Amino acid sequence: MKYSQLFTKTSKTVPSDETARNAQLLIQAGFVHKEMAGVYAYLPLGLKVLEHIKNIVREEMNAVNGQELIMTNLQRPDVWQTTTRWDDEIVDIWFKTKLKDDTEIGLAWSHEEPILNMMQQFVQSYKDLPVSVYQFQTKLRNELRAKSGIMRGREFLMKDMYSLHASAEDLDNYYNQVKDAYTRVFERVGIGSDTFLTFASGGAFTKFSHEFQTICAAGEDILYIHRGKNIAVNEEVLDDAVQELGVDKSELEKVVSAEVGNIFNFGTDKSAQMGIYFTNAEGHQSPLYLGSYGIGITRIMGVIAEKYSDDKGLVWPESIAPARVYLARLGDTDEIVQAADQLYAELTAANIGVLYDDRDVRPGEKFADADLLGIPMRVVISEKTISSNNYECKRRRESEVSFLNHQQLIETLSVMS
RNA sequence: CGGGGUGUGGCGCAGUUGGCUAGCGCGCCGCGUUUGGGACGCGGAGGUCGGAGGUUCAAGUCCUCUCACCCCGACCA
Repeated sequence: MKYSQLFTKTSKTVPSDETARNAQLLIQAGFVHKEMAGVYAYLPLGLKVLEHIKNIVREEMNAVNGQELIMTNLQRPDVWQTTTRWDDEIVDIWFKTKLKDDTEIGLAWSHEEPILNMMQQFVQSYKDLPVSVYQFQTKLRNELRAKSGIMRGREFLMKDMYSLHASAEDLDNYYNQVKDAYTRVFERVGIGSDTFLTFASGGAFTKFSHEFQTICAAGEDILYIHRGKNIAVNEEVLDDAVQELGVDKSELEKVVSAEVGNIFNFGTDKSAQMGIYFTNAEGHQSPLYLGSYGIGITRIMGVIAEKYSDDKGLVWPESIAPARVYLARLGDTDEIVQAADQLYAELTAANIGVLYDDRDVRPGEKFADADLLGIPMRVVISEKTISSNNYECKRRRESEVSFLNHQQLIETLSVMS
C-alpha cells in the first residue's frame, strides 16, 4: 500500500469525545471512524488489523474442523421464543424492528438459536455427528451505555462457533481441543502471556464456564490470578472456585481484565429446550450435546491497542499489524525513488505487507506517522543509505536503529511472523 | 435508567457583565524558501455558533424545549 494513495490521515490531536485510549489512538491514526456512540467504522488500516486477527482465528478454527458459514442479521422471533430469549425481560439488549407487513423481527445480538435451528435441518443421525460450525459476524446489541471505545460497542465483530455431539465424552473432548485452539489464538495475536483461562459463571446451564481474560486496565472484569499455577478466577465466582481449586484467596493477585473469549459446555440442556434431537445408533431419539465458543474480534483489536502503545502511538504485534514494514523514503532523487520503488515491489511480491510512505513530506512527519501507526519495522531509504548501500531499520518497540544490507533485511523480515 | 459535564469551519479550542463585519492553532488551497523527528514566509478558501421556539433595539452569550456526545453509577453469557 502506498501512503500517497491512502485516503485516511493521521491527526495531531486526539478526539475530544473519547477518553478510552484505544479509541483515541485508533481514531488519531485513522484506523477507525466513530459513527455514533459505540459504533465504529473500520477504515483501510483498521480493516487490515481485523483481517489479520480473523485469519489467525480462522486457521485455528479450521484446525479443529470448524466449518465456516455466515448466518443472517435479521432473525425470526419464533426461533428465539423456544428458549424464552425473545422476551425483553430476559434479554434486554435486543434491537427489534418490523417488516413492511408488520412482521416483527430481531437484529442479531447472538446467533445461537438460529444456528441450532438451522443445523437441525442437516443433522438427524449420529452419523452426522460431530459437527462444528463457525462464523465471523456483526453482533448488534442495544447496550444501555457504550464505553471503552471499540472494546464495548453496540455493533461489533465476533467469531462464534457451535459444536454438536452425540455424547458428553465427545463434547468434552472437543471442548478441550477448542480450549487449546483458543490458547493458540491469543498467543498468536500477541496477548498470550497476559491472557488467562478463567473460571467464570456458567449462566443458566453450567456451574462454571471458561472465559479467556486478558489483563487490561480498560477492562470490565476483576480477576484473581496465580501466575505460577496458571490459575485465574473471575471475581463473580471467586468463593466457589477457590474452594473447588483448593487454593487460598490470599495467594491470588487481583487484576483488571477484559474478556476476549468465552467457551460454554451446554450439555444437552439447550437442545432439549429447543427440541432438537438426533437418532442414535439404537434408533432412538436423543438430545444433542452442544458447545458454544466465542471470540471478540474487534475487542481483541481494542485490547491490543489499549495495552500496546506508548506516548508516540500504537505498537502492533507483528502478527496483526496492518503492515510489517513502514518504508520511509527520504528525498526524491531518481536514485532514491528507484531504490524505494524497487524494495516496495520486492517485498510486496514476497507477500510482506508494506506501507510505503512515498509522500512528499518532511522526514519528521514520516517518522511521526510510522510511530503513530505502530508498524513493527521502519525501513528508511535515503541518500545516506544509498551511498552506504544498506537500509536503516528500526523496530517500533526499540529506539536504536540498525543498518542491514539487502540480504539481511529480507531475512529479518521473513522471520517476523 | 439516575447523577455530572460538553456541543462554536475537517480537528483541537477562545469568545468578559448580551453590542457592530465570530477569533486562534492545526489541517486545507496557491506561490516561494526549505528537507533526518510533525519547517517557515506571504496570500487565500472555509463556520451563523447542535436543533427548535422565546425574551430583547440587539443573542454564540439570557430563558424553555429538544437532539447528540463524554464521564460516574446501575446494567453486562
